[in-house]
Amino acid sequence: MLKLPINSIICDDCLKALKSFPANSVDLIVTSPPYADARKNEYGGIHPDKYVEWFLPISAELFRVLKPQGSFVLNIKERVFKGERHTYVLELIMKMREQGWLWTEEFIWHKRNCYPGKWPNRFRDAWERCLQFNKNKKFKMFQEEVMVPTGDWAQSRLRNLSKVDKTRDESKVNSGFGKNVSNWVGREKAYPTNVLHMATECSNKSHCATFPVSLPEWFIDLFTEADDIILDPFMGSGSTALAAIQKGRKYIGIEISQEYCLLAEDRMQKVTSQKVIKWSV
Amino acid sequence: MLKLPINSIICDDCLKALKSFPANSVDLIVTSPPYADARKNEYGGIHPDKYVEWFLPISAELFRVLKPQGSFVLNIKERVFKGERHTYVLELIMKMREQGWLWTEEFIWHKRNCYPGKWPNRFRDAWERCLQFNKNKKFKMFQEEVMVPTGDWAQSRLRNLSKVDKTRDESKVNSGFGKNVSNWVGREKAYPTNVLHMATECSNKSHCATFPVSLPEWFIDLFTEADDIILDPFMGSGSTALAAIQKGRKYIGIEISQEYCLLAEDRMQKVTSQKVIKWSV
DNA sequence: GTTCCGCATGAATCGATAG
DNA sequence: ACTATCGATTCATGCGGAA
Repeated sequence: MLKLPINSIICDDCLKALKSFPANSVDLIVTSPPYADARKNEYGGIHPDKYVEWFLPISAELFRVLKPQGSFVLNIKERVFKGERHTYVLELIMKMREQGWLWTEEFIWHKRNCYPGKWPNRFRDAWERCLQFNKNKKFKMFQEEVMVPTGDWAQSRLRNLSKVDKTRDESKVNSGFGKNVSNWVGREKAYPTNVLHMATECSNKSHCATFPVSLPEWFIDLFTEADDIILDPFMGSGSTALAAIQKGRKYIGIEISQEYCLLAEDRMQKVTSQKVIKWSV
Repeated sequence: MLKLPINSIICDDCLKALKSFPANSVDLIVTSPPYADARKNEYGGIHPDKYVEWFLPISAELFRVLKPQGSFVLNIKERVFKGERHTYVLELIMKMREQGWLWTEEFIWHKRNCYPGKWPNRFRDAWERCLQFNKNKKFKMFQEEVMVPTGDWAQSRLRNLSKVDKTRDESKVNSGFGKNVSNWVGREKAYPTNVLHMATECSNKSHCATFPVSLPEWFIDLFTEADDIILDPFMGSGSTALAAIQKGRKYIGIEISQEYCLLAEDRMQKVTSQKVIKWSV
């Protein structure tokens, strides 16, 4: 009775949708849930103090749905609340561990183009957490798939940049992502670190994904093989699904907002011929 | 009776030493305490499960000693324990808030040249937390002191560089965070973000300081004025003290290891003429 | 085909004002 | 007192049009 909606967008509440999925069935979960009190227009806007209790039932279902060797990558960042960083993300990690999740690693997504602004007591926030959770200590990982070029190319780049402010331009050198990867073919390669340098994609396009496609792409390369199934329970405009298809994987996207579902459908129809949207579980 | 040992290294247990300090007396605390189970030779090696209860009495004394408008910068990173990131840093943040600390911000120190190595299920760890705590929402902060050149400026400058400029700058690579460049910049400066790109220092073979001088320097510039007092309760080889003196501030260093005390004394004697070491409180 | 310039656009935060 | 809304502040990026 429980059947997995492969290569589909489900326009419905994610907790309800997840309960219709069979256990141990997806290989990777990559998602960026609505941050507390952010995107109030599209989503309800969860108060920071209520965030943990709102998310825990969902993470319990995700635990059930994930394959034993799969990974769950949670992109999240705590808001400033009354002058302090709120602790809901810290609490969430500890509560998820009580659900059985292993907190394997915390990757840093360094946002090279972060939101501008000036305040008397803080600087611009240029990073977000990408928390890696697992069900077992042994999980699927393909480190060679995300190796970054090094050697003479990087060194010559470093030399050229040395007269510029190092502190600002290291990121460009160290970045293993972006569009000139094709230039690196045939070069020597090294393993990356747990710091990812990526710019947000926000330009004059119709859709504005704050989640750049290169982010899910990187984790898809790292944690899955061809034809594996990738789930995004808060799909938004569909960046994870798009990354999955482009990488030769299968996707399942869940999104409660009809507007975002149509947007995601539009993006997906450009790369696939089959019908992708389902209006409910 | 309680008197502050200005410009001194106290070779003693830090909890004991701190109790001899008057309240509300230091302007900035920057420290990198021994990591759980790390540096076993120098320190006892605190078990991850015991870390929070070990640190809380110390953070309580630090709270007492810090001026109301001062800041506390805690450089820390959780180690991997049984395949997971341990949660003692998360717990520590929440327990310190119960002591009255405000968790104002979490800076990321991106270690450009992180420790090499390869593991089957994780990448090299290239970042650490620099947690900023305060006693009040209003605290001293001098944002202009750490401004960096704008990206546009750096890019146009990169294009217009002559060969003379290129060769001239290579000798300056080791200078502090954005400092050398600031001389060259016109006025095109921007405020930095909460991500700091700094290389670790490994100049001396006998001691490999994980804590580069540029890191405390940056926070000293940001949070203090001339003649302010900077405390490092886990001084190690004295990078914070050195940064303080070089920036025209006063320092107090506490370190329990005699070997490190002598090492720090040696570094400090090169920049000051007065006797710096005290063998107990 | 390049390079260059102008411009819109963000997972933001604070402080003041209003209910 | 406590919450809701609004204006001011700020900068990296990529697109389109121009030279």
